Amino acid sequence: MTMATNAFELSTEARGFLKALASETRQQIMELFDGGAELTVNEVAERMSLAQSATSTHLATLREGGVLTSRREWKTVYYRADPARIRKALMDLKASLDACCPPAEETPGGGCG
Amino acid sequence: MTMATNAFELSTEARGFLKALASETRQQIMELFDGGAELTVNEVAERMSLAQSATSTHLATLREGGVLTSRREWKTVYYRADPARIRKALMDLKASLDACCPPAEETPGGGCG
DNA sequence: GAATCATATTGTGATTTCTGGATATGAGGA
DNA sequence: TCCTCATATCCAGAAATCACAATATGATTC
Repeated sequence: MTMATNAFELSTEARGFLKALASETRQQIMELFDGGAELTVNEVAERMSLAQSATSTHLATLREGGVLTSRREWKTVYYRADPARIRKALMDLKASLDACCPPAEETPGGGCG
Repeated sequence: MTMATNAFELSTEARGFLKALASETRQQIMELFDGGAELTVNEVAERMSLAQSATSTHLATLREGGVLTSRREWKTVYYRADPARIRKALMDLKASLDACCPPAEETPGGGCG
């Protein structure tokens, strides 16, 4: 439980999250998971016109980054978004950025953006 | 004013933001701007032990990504964090991710977590 | 115009990431 | 055991990124 210092210092989770979503290809992959859709590796590969190996790697990166989660059913792996970890990564990111650059004194609207 | 669809589709700002912060070097650079510090290119280069050209490029990427802003005073350019644009990028990101994977039905705590 | 200062831009080699083909893994079925 | 299916991993070439040196830019001063 590393306490957040007042310095801009990203958590490991936030770093993986950023790395995962920094790729344009992976951003497009995320569009496929819109609305909580659950997709297999082959389905993603087909819709993205990507090789199975590249798709598997990208999905692994997204999973490691906390954006996707997966469940195995027989030989098939189903990927879907991981809202809880996404929210955590976003909050980590926001906390780090707030340390670095507080939102202009006290905004009248409160801290909810 | 492009209305956000219900699909995961990142705004140009959010993409630049992700790209800017995805680099470990740029993450370390951001630590220097902690607490609203204002730094010149040479100061950043010196503290990061980076060449002036590399530093200039990184700062430009951070500026284009909406993380830093700059003000020119004579020949010197001062960089500092840009809280308003950072908040906007974070909100864009959160909005896109919420579209893709809503926070588990209706969380009792409300949408602010 | 020449010189100077801080920064931006241009090139080039080095490191990293991306992609597809081939192969490996793991769980069944014949 | 051999085969199939879906996915993961390994490998090599292509593409992008990074970092440095060198040069260009822009504003000022002599």
